[in-house]
Amino acid sequence: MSMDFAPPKYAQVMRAIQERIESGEYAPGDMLPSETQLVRELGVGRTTVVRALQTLAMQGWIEREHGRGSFVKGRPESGADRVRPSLTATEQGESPESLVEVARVSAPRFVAKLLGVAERTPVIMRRRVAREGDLPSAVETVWVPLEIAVGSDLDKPEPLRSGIRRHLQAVKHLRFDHITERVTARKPTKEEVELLGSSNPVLGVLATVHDPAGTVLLAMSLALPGTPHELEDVYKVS
Amino acid sequence: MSMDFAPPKYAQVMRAIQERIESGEYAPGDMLPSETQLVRELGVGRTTVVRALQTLAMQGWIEREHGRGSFVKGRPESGADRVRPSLTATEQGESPESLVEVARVSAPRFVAKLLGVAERTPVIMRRRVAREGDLPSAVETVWVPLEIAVGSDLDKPEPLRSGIRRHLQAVKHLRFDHITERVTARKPTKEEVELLGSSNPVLGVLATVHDPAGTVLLAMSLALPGTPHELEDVYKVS
DNA sequence: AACGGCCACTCGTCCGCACAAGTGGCTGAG
DNA sequence: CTCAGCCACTTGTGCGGACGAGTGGCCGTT
Repeated sequence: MSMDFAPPKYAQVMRAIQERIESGEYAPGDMLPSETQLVRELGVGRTTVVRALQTLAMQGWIEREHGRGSFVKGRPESGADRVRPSLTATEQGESPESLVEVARVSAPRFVAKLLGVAERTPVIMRRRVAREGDLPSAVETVWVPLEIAVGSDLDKPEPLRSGIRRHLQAVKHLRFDHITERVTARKPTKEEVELLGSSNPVLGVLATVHDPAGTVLLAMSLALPGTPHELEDVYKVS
Repeated sequence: MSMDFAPPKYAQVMRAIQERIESGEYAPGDMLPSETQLVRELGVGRTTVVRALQTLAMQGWIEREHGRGSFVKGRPESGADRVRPSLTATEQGESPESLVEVARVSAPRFVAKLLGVAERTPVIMRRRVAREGDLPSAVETVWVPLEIAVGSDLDKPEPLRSGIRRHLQAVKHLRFDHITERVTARKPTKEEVELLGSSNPVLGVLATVHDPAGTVLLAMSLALPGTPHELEDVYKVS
């Protein structure tokens, strides 16, 4: 009796309709079969069909009009296809070539502010250079409070192959919940000029990573060369 | 028989629970009354209670665990509190002081590319300076294809009091659907230096506005001084 | 031709019921 | 004391039926 796990029926109904939309069988603007037709065609109860259609409507696949029918809108746009440089920075693995510096330093003012600690509190700093092909594509500097770093390998000068996020998750069971980031345009610092090989303006990203309780786990400063780096975003207008 | 319109029951149930969460009666982490309890308490069917709870879960107010109960998470975060400079640019009204220039020009290469027309096609250009207090906070340049501008006031040198978006909606029934934008860091152009009164690096925003069919209605280039301007964003990490 | 009412069809909401499946505590056998 | 099994409770899913309300076409009256 190795009963395979079957997904719930309403999910099957959703998938069936999604596939017909993706395949073009139901084109945008088309009217879907009525609920009663779908009931007959798919051999399920109306409750099930309605729940599937309502969920699809909430996700933006279709539009439902009282008294007229349900109409295809198309695959919903994720709306969240924005590039998240600060997130990738914590997820990318480090390599001996990319890792520039690991040190215990006293927190500069803006870092202390981000971390919510007193100025000049000792913190761990890690700096690396991300590359795309041969060109340096970002200088990423991470500051970690000692309480967070203790017991992990963050304070060791060896590269973290699995990336900061996975490492903190594995070793200290810390979960990233959300990230706040601020983007500005600025001149690169001296170090960044050296590492990037250019003194053109950079996108400066300041970010803090929070756990589910809102505690700041670490702060980050990224320098992205204005070109070729571009942050792209697509969003709906009401 | 002036039957007032009553919202559907499941919405009333949702509101009741939301209010109890907002008021603190149900604190984050608390277990909600079970479905059967809510059925008795509110005098509705379980279908109704379940639909309300499922919707609340989808919106992030609560979390449901099979076999254990439903638990309060709190008011969901909008997650979309990102500043959208290109959107506000099309919605802000123009004034005689802010409007710098209106002209018919031949499209520069990058504009032609954004609009999807041949280089040097004639287009309408409008440029204005946004201010916050006394300080200029952005230089906004909009390019509009002639087909779009014809019949509207976009090609006239008078300020559009109601903003570009409302004007196009009212006069030509054009609907904005979505905007794509790319952010880079760059040096300001000569004109921008004059208008901004500073030659520090700027955030350069290139954006295109699309109608529901995907057609490009207009293109935009914004120059935001690196300081005090900052684009802020908060986002969930899976 | 114009209008109004009727009617078939659509989705919106709600109910009661049923059974499956996950959780956790109690209890009795060992 | 320990542990397996039972049981009460939870949510998950599904069905069929019922009524309300919006839409649009048909058709007869005017």
